[in-house]
Amino acid sequence: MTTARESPTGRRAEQDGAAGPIAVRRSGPVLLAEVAAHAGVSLATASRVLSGSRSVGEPHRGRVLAAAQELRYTPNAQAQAVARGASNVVGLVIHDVLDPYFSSIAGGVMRQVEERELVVFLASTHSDVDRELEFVQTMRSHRVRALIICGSRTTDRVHNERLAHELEGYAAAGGQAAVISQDRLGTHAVVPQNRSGARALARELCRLGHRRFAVLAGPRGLLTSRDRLIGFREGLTAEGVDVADLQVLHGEFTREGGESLAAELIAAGPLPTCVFAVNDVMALGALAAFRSAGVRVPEDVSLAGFDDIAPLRDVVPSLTSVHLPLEEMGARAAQLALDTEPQTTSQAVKVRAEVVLRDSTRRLP
Amino acid sequence: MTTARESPTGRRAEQDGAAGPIAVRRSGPVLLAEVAAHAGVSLATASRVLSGSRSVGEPHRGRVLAAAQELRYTPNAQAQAVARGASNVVGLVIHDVLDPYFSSIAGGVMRQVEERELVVFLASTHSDVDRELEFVQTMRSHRVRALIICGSRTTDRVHNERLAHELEGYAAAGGQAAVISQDRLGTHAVVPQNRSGARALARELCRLGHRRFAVLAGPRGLLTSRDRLIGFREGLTAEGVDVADLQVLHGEFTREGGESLAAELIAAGPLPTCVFAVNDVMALGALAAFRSAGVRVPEDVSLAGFDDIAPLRDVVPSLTSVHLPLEEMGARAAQLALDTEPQTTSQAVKVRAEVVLRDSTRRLP
DNA sequence: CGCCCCTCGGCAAGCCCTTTCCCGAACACG
DNA sequence: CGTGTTCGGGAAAGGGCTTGCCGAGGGGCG
Repeated sequence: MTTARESPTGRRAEQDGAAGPIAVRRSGPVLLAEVAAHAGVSLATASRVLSGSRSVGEPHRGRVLAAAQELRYTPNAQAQAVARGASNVVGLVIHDVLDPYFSSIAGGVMRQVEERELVVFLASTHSDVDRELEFVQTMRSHRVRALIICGSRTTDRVHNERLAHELEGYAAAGGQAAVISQDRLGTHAVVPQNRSGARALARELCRLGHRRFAVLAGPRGLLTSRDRLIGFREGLTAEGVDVADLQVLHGEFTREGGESLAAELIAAGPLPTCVFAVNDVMALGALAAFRSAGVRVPEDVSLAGFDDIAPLRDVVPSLTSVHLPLEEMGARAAQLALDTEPQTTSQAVKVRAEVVLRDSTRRLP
Repeated sequence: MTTARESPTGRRAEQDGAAGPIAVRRSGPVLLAEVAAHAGVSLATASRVLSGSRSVGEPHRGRVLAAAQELRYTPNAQAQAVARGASNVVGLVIHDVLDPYFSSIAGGVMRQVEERELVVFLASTHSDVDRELEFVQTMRSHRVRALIICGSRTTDRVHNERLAHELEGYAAAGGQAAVISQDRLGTHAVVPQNRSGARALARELCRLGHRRFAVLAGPRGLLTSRDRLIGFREGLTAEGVDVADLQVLHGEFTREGGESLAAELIAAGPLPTCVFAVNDVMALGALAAFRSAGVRVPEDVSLAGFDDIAPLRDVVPSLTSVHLPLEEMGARAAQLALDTEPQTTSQAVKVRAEVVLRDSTRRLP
C-alpha cells in the first residue's frame, strides 16, 4: 500500500520546470495504465481482464484485479464508449417528471433499462417543442443507444417535420428510437387508442342516462386532446346524442387548465349532467374547482377523465376514467427501441384503452 | 493558393475515386473529419469553429458551418468529454420515480440542471442498498460532474460505511456530491428537520385535544422514520402526554405499508383518537384502509402525515401533514453540487419543516 | 519426437475529439 | 522597407480505452 501516489505517470508538467504554480495534480481518477503498471502487466492485459473481453491467465488476472481494487479503479465509461463505438445509455425525453402521467411512463421505461444494466438520460421539455428538438440533438450527440420520446403530437407542421427530420438523422447515425403517443415519425411507436377509448367512454356515459355533456379539452393543436374529443363525439353520435349541443372548452392540458375551465363552465350557466375532461390531470383540477364552488360530484355533475393516473386511487369520489397501462407503455417503448435490430422496419404498437366506471359518474334516474 | 484537396483523410472505404460531393452514405454518425474535408479545411479549424474555442476567419468559418449543417454533423459528446476531461452530465439517484416524494425532488434537481444546460443520468434503486452502491459506481464511471443521491439513511453500519467510502472515492476522482436526507457522509447534504417537524406536529395535535396516538412508522432501520418518531415522542412528552401509551407499528415505507398497518390497527381494537403516519405515502395507504373499513376520518380518527407531497391536494379530507419544500430540496442539492468549488468543505443545509393543519385532524371537544 | 494448434501477453493502431505548438501571412508601426 | 505583432491555419500529440495482430510458449496428436 501507500504506493498509490508514486506512479510515474508524468504529465506535461515536466516542461515548465520549477516555474509551475501547478502542483503535481494527479488528483483525478485512476487510470487503467496505472493499474497495469501496478500489476506489472501491459495495458492491453489489464483492459482484457477488467472488461473480460478475452481470457487472461490466472497469475496476471489476479494481479490486475488486486491492483484495480487497491487503487479503486473505475473505468472511464466515456472513453469505453468512444473506443467501443457503442454506448450503454438510453435517452428518455418527457414533458415533466412531476406529472404522474409521465412519471408512470418513465417508471416503465426505467424498469426495462435497469434490467439490461443500462443507464438513462432523462430530459424534460416542459412542453416546449423547441426544447424537445434540442434534446433529440443532445441525445444524439451523446450517442445514446436508444431514444424514447414521450411527447404529444401537435398540428404544428413545421415542428413535426423538424422532429421527423431529427429522428431520421438519429436513426441514420445508427440509433433506435421509439415514440410514445405519436406515429408517422418513421420510428417505432406506442400509441394509445385515444379515439376508440373516448368513444367507449361516451357510450358508457350515455348508457348511464347522460345526454348533456361538456368537454374540457386541451389546446386545439394537441392531437391527443383532439383524438379524444373526436372519439367522444363519435361515441355520442352513435348513441343518438346531438353533438351540436356539446359544450367544448379548450384550455391548458394541466391541472390549472382543468380548474379554470371548470370554473368557466360553472360561470357560464346551467351545468350539463356530465363533464369529460380529456385527461385526468385536468379532471383533478376540475374536481377541485367544482368542490370549491360547492358543486357536488356526482350528485350535481358527473365527471370523467382519461389516462387513469396513479394518484386517482386516493381521490374521492373515485374518478371514472379510461385506463391506459402507462408503465407498460413505457416498457413497451423501451423494448421496441432496445430489442429491435436496427434497420428493421418500424413497428407501431396500439395500446388498448379501457373504460373504468367509478363513483364520479352517476346513473341518471 | 493550394486546392487543399490533398487531405488524405480517407475513410475505410475509399473506392469512389476522384472528386465529387460525398455520396457514399456510410452508416454511422458523421465525423468531424468529414465536415472538415467537406469544407476544405483542417480538422483543427473545424473543431475550433464548432466549439468556438478560438476565433476563425470568416471565409473558413462560414464554410465549416455550412458543411456541418449540410452533413448534419453532431459532435460526439462522449469523445468531447474524453478529450476535454470534463463531462456535462449530472447523476441523480433516487428510490423510485413513481413515488411523488422522489419525483418532486427530481423535478427540483432537473430544473437546476436544465438551467445550466447539462443532462441528467437518472437511476432508481427501488430501495435496494446494493443497487445504490452500484449506481454510485456507475455514475463515477461515467465521470458525472455532480452526483445527487436521494436515499434514506439507515442504521446499517456496513452499508453506510461502504457508501461513504464510495462517495469519498468519487470525490477523490474530482466529483462533487450532494446527498439529500443524509449527512455524515462527507458530502454536501440537504437534510429536512424531521425531528423538530414531528415535534411541532405532535404539539399541534395535542393542542387539538388529542391524547391517545398511534404512529405508523417505517422500517426500524430507517433513520428518517426513526427521527420523525423520536421527534413525535418528544413533542408528546413536552405536552404532557405519556408516551408509554403510544402505539407504534412498524411496516414498509410505502402505500401498502400504510394500508396494512392501518388495517392492523383497526383489528387490534379501540382506535386512538389520532394516527400519525411518518410519511404521506403511508398516510394515503392508511386513509384508504380506514375508508374501506368504514372508519371515518376525521370523525372516528384523525390522521396526519409528513412530507406534504403533491397528490395530497386532491385528497378528501385534505390531509394534515408536515410540509417539506421538496422541489426546493432537490434544487438546493443540485446547487450545492454544481456551484461549489471542489475541495471546499462540504456544507449541510437544514430544510425547514412546517406543520400544515388540514381537515383530516379534528379538534376534540 | 516433431508438428500444429491453441492459449495468452504485448505492441501499436485505432476510436473521435481537443488542444498545443509552430509557422507563414497579414497588418501596424517606426 | 524592415521589424514586431497579431492572427489564423495545419500538423501532431494527446485523452483513456479497445482490439487486431504477432509471436512465444505449451499441450495434444500422429
